[in-house]
Amino acid sequence: MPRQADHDRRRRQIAEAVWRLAVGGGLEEVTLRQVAAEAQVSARLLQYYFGTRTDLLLGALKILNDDAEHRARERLALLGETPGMHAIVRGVLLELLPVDEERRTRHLVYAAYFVRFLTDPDLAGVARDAPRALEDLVAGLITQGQDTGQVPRRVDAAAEAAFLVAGAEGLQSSVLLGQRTADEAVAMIDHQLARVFTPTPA
Amino acid sequence: MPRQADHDRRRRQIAEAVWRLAVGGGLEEVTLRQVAAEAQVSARLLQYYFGTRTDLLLGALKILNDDAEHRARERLALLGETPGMHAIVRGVLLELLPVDEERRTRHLVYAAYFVRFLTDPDLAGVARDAPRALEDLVAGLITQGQDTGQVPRRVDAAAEAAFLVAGAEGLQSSVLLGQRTADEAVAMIDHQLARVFTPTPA
DNA sequence: GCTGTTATGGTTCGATCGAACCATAACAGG
DNA sequence: CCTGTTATGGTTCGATCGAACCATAACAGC
Repeated sequence: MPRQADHDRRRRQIAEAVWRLAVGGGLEEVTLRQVAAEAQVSARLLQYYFGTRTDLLLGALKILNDDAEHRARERLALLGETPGMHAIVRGVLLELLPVDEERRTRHLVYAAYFVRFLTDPDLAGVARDAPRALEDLVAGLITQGQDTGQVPRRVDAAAEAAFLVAGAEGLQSSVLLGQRTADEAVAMIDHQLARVFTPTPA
Repeated sequence: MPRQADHDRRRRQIAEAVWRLAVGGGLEEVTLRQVAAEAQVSARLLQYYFGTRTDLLLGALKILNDDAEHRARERLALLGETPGMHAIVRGVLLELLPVDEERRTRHLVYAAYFVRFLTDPDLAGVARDAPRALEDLVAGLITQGQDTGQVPRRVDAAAEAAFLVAGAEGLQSSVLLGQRTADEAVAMIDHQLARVFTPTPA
């Protein structure tokens, strides 16, 4: 049945198999044969759609990354018309937590790739910018919060933003490792946000 | 030259080779042959000292873990006779940051094992308790700080301790990924500690 | 000074890996 | 309807993997 193949769909189907295997046992388990079996296609198709194994690893990560951005925007849009800084910051930080199966898988896949990011420039290029961008975004929102009196002037917006993001990432690890539930992590984020977003007198 | 072999030394020599390879390319690179070459011993010796590859991975992690605890205690002892809560908490949190080559390697090795912790009970057993123990330790120190007037009564010791640990772990990731320097991360920890450890009036 | 255990090197085997190669049905465009 | 590209399955090859096996020097204890 050629010529009517949906390339994007096929690539996604294969990429998802890569994710599942990576989550289950690290990149070591992501072998061409295993991916083929998991995606229920022939090994030949992996070569056709992605090329070499290195390309497959890179391609599957790219799709994961594009997904992350796309879904995050969707969810943030769901916050309503004029969400308020507090709610937006909360939404951004929740993207970093494994609060549902989608985000759990995503962060676990990133974890499986982690050490590779340090040595493989191609992989690093895909996932490099996100964390810094998040910090800047949060910092901007906190600054806006200061201008509208929701955040005290005395807080250092950049420092607080960076530590909130770092805290969310640390909580992510602890949830993935089963040391606390996602709900507990969310509650801890809210606790910190309540500290930062304090209606200031004057 | 038998009978005068120092088993602990040999095992450490091999474990360090495992760490280097894991840091360089993940557990995928930790093959018996590569470890043998890196440690400059024959593959046969790996079997002799560790057994199967699974055992090797587990054994190398155990040694890493024991090292972590031992070295942390050493460094905390170096703080002096009566360090004060603030200094101890700072020391504990700095153990989580890649501030030197030793700790950088350690945390990268943990990162390489990460996804395995979720599915392999043996591996999980080795590294499971540490984070919770750290949180409790920090929480206790903050509570003591409250009793001695170094920390305001209004802070939630447990919540703040957990978030400090989470923040340190998030900063760890960002330093490993080269998004900021270890010094910057330390400065951010100090910024947060200054907020918590505020001499309280009355 | 034998003897048995300890520490080590080397080799081999079946399995699996990534990648290249071979084949061919199904459709598109002329 | 014919033809060439597209999408796919299957097979094969050399390399490498983990693990078992074979060998043996060096020392310890008697």
